[in-house]
Amino acid sequence: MNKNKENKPVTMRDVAQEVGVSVATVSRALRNPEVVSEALKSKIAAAIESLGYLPDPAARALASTRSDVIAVILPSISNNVFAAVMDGIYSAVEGTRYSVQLGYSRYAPLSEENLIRLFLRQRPAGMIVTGIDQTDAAQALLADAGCPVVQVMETGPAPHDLMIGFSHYDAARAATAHLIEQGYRNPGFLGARMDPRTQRRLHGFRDELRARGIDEGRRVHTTTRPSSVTLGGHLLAELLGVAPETDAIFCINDDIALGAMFEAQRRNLRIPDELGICGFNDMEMMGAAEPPITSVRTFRREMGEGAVQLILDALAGDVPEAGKVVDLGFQIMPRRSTMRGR
Amino acid sequence: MNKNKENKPVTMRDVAQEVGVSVATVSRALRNPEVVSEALKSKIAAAIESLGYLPDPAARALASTRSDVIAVILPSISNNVFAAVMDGIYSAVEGTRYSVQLGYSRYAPLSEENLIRLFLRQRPAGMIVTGIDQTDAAQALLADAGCPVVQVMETGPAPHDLMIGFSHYDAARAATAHLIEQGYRNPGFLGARMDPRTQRRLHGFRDELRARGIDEGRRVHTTTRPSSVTLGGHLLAELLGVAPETDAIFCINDDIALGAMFEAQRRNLRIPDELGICGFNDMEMMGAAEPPITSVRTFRREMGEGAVQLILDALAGDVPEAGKVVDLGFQIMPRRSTMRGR
DNA sequence: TTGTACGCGTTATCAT
DNA sequence: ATGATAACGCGTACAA
Repeated sequence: MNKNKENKPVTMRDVAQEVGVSVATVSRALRNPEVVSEALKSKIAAAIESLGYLPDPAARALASTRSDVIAVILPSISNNVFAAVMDGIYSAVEGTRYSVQLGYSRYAPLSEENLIRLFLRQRPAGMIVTGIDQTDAAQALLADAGCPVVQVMETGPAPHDLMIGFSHYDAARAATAHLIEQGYRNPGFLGARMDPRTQRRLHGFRDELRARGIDEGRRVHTTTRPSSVTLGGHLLAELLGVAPETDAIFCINDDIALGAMFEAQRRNLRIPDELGICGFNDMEMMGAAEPPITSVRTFRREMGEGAVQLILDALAGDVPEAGKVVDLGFQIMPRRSTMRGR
Repeated sequence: MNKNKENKPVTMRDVAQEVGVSVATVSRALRNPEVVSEALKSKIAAAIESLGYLPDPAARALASTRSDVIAVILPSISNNVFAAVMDGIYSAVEGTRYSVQLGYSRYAPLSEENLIRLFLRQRPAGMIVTGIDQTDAAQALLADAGCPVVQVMETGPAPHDLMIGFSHYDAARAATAHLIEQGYRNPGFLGARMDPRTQRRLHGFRDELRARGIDEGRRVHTTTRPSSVTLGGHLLAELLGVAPETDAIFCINDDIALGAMFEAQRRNLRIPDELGICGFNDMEMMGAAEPPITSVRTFRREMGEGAVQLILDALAGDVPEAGKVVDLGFQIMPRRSTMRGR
C-alpha cells in the first residue's frame, strides 16, 4: 500500500506527479473539493490511496496558521470523572479531521494558565477547558484565542465563549433535599480535594439545610486531600467521632461514598436506616453495590461529546454564536442506601 | 509579559531583533546551548522571557523532520488501568520538551494500525503502544518507525524495540496458586472483554490448575462484553448456576471482583469461608472494601513513567540499546477475601 | 562563536 | 478549473 520503500514519506508533490497535476490542485482537492473537477478529484483520490499519502500536519499548520488540533485541558486524568469526559471528546472527534491535544493541570490554575499559553501557540482549531476558575491571565488568553473555546463541567454566569455542563450548586441542593425528604434530620457532608467546583457543592448543601431550617452542626467534614475510597472510610469515621448524631451523608463523589459505605458496614451501621448515603456522579458501580448507593447522575461523556460538537458547529457556522451555554442538568438516582423505612 | 498587542504571535525573529542577533543564534541557544556564548545566551533568555516567546511546534517539526511528540496508543481511556498508565506517562513527560499525542484503539488491532500510521506521519520522537498483539502491518510500520518504540503493559518474547510490563500469564498463575494454597479446592475464573492479554491470564489460571492436578470443571466463565462492576455480579451468579461447587474465584480485574463480592453479599455467601475472591490490578478500592479484597498488584503508573524514560534514554544515548525489556513484575496482595479459616 | 541562506510540506494569492 | 510561486517559522549546512 505504502510504496515508500526508501523511507522517504510520501508528500503531496509525489501525488501531484503521479496524477500529472500541480500540488496546488492536490491541496485544493483536499481542502476545497468543490472547486476541483470530478475527474481530477477521483484520479487524485486514487493516487493518494495507492501511494499511501498522508498529509503532514506540521506543514499544514505552518502554512495555514491554523492546526487541526482541539486542545483540551483537564485537571486530572486518573480521576474517573474526567476519563469519561475524555472518552466523549475522543469519540466525537473520531472521523473528523481533528485530533486532540490533552493537557493536565493537576487542579492548579497556574499550571492551567501555562498550558493554555502553550497550546495556543499551536493555533488550535478549538479549545476545551475545565470549569470557570481560570486565572485572570488565562481569561485574557482565552479572550483572544482566535478559536472557539468551550468550558466544560459547569455552567456559570460569564462564559468566555461556549459552555457545557451543569450547576454543581443546584445538584448538591437537590441531593441534600432528597436526603431530607427521605426523613433524615441530621445530614452531614463529606468532602475531599475541595477545589472550587467542590466548594460550590458544599455551598449548595449548606444553603439547602439553611432553607429548611436545619442546623449543620459539626457535620461538615472536609479535607483538601485527593479523594479515594480509603479516604471515604476515614472521613466517615472522623465525622462520626465529632458528630455521632449524623444520620445521613452527602458525599462529594462516589469514591468517598463507597468508602463511607464500607466503613459503615465495618461498624455494623444499618444502611439506610441508621445511616443514609448519597454519592455524586453516579459512576457505574453505584447501582451494583450492595446496598445500591444513591447518587447524582451527571452526564460526563455527553459533556465531552457536546463540547466537541459545539466547536465543530462554531467552526462550520459562519455565525460564531458566542456566549452559548448548554446546561446538561443532572439527575438524582434514588437507591436503597437512602430509602429509609419511615 | 506577552507584548504581542496586535495578536501576532511572537516569533524567533522578534527575539533575534530584540537582542540584535540572527535567528540562527536564537535557534541554537534553544537547541544547542553549548555552542553559544554565555553572554548571548542570557540576553536571549531575557528577551524570550520579556517578549513571551514560545516556539512554534509546527515550524520546528517541519524544519527538523522530527517533532517533539511522543505518540501513545492505548486501547481505552475510561478503563482505570490505562488511566493510570497515562498518568505515569504525563508526569514523566512534564518538564521535558516533549508533549504527548494520545490515540485510542478501542481494543481493535486495525484501529491501532491506522493510528500508528497516522501518528508516524508526525515523525514523533518516540512511540508507546500497548501490548504485543499488533497486526503484521502495524509491526512493519513500527519496524521502521525511525524512533524509539516502547511496548507497555506486557513482557513477551519478541520486542519490537523497547518493552516494559509484566507477564500476565505468570501473574495469573501466582494468583491461582495463592487461592489453592489458601485451601480452596474448586477455584473458578470470571473473565470479561477477553482480549489477548486477558486470554493469557486465563491461560495462566488453567495451567496452574493443571499443574496441581485440579480439574477446572465448568468453572471458567467468560464473556466478551467489557467489564464492569455490574457485570461482575452477573458473572458470579451465572457461574454459581452452572458450577455451585465453586469455592473461590479469580477475577480478570478488580471491577469484576468488586461486583462479584457484592453479589456474594446479596446471596449471604460468607467471604472468605464459603467463597474466596481475588481481583487483578489492585486498584485503590480493593484494600478499602469490606472485606478487603485480595488482588494482584500491578505497576501501571510505573509502566507509563518507565516507558517515557526508556524513550528519553534512547534519545539521549547514542547507543539505541534496542531489544531492552523491563519486567516490572507484580505482587500478590493477600487480603481477607481469601484468608480462609482452615 | 555567529551569520547567511536554503529547505521542510503545505496553503493561499494571483495569474491564466 | 488549474498552475506558479511566495509565504509560514524554524533548523542547519556552510561560510565567515
